[in-house]
Amino acid sequence: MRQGSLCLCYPLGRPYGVQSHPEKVMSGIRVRIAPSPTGFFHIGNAKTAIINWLFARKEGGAFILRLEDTDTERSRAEYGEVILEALHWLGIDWDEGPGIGSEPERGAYGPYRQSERRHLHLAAAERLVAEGKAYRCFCTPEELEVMRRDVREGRRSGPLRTQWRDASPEEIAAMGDRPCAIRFKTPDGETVIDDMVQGEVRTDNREFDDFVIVKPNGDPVFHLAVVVDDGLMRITHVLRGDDHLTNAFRHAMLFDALGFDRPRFGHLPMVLDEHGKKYSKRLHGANLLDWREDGYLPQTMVNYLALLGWTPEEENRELFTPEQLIEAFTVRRLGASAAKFDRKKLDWMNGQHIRMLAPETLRDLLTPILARAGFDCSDRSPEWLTRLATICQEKLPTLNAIVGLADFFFREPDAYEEKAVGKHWSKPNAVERLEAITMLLETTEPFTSEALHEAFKARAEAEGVGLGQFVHPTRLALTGRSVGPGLFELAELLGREKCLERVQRAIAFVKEMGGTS
RNA sequence: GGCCCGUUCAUCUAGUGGUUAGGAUGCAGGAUUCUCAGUCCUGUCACAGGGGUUCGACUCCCCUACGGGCUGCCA
Repeated sequence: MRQGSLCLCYPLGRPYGVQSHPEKVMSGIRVRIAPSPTGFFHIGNAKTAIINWLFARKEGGAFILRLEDTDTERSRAEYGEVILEALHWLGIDWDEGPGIGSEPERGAYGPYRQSERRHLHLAAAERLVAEGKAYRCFCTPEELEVMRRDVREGRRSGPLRTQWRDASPEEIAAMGDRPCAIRFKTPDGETVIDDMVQGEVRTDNREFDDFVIVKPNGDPVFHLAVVVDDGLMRITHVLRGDDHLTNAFRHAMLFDALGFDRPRFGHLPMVLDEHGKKYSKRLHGANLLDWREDGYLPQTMVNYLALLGWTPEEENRELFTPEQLIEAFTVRRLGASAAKFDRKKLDWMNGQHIRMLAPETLRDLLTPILARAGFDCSDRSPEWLTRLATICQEKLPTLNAIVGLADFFFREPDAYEEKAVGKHWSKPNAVERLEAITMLLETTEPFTSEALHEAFKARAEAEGVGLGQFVHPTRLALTGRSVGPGLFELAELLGREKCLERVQRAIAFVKEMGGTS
């Protein structure tokens, strides 16, 4: 019998295998995420992963990754890699999990791919049958359909209990090896769950059918597989989406029947899209990595998603690095109501996180984005690029916004913003002013933002006008726009020669404009 | 249909019987004698509805409405 191997093979308490974070894993708390590799890592999976990870790291527990790849229809090997990539990007590390590519599997409770645990699931089912807690059911799909219709149409009430529930061994034997499902024999009574998020929830077991745990084709069903896996992996806390709340009753019954200690459950509200609907897989942003694509920082996503359903003990604070989140995390502050994803707030938060970056880090993130937009940075010095990052840092809601903010460093302005032209270049003295600006740009030594600032200020004072009278026309000439990084910083970075060229072009433009109007 | 969960400003939320219902994002206005998509300041905006319980309900109970989930030989 494999019974012994089922629930008694691991010593209670600490695992004996190699941990990747032995120093962090010491509380006995073991949590997991169990995503299905079905294409991409959903934003909701990300939230669940983050909460579990924060909990494990805060409590000194183990964070486990298990791939639920049993749906052979939809699962593909390479999709597993996608999940890992998403987790890596977020900066979420795990202590036990499947090996991907050449990487070996790690952890003492493997395998960590559900498809490789089939024998464990089936053994558990057999044990339940042997103990009279589950039964073979030879009903045909047609028979089941009739029973369901009868319930629906009121000819029959109560949960599904098939005729095979109490069949004698002889009757079963008489069926030979005809295909049959294994159904769980739902016990009488009531199941109560003390949910970490939802509080106490209870249901009469009569609400539950004798659900299938092994399909006639021999495949274990999800409910059985999760319970067996969570049980054998000694998972202590199951934090997952609240779409599983009702399933938790089934799982609790199964944990009990198999003789496992039940984990604490915590059902987290789901992430809704901006319209309050379930976040459809087809929607842009449903894939966590869409956000990387759009120029969001992983630490922003961790911060934002963590706060979508959790609030810190310390009120009125919402900017956190991942490390700070770990430090601040407490289960009792998990909320129970669903939250809409707010892109605007995410933008703000991303801007805040971008500001926290070291200039060199920001530079390294920005350079490939500029390159992808067709702005070759290979001939710019690292110092120059760092400076670029610095002067743009506080203006960027997303990394990608650099393209629209700094394009003029890489190409001549091909048009001037119309409104700004009207405002700054249409006065009679426009050309005169641009010529004065030319002079300033030619003579200022050294050509630095500080010196330029001084020179411009002195000139404006001498003429008795505001600095803006000089700054705005210059900005328009140099960048083609009315908004952007600080003018003197930008001018320094652009270099004297380029600045002069562009002001000359502006003068020509203004003269032309005057001539034709 | 049955069962389960949820419902405080537009959005994320704080609030566990007595609060001017607080913060953040957004939005609006002002400021910033260099722009704003940045920064600072000010303002705007909420307890889903109805019954109870109570001296007193956002807070407790019931009902209704709305949203979500489960009800599969999907996970």
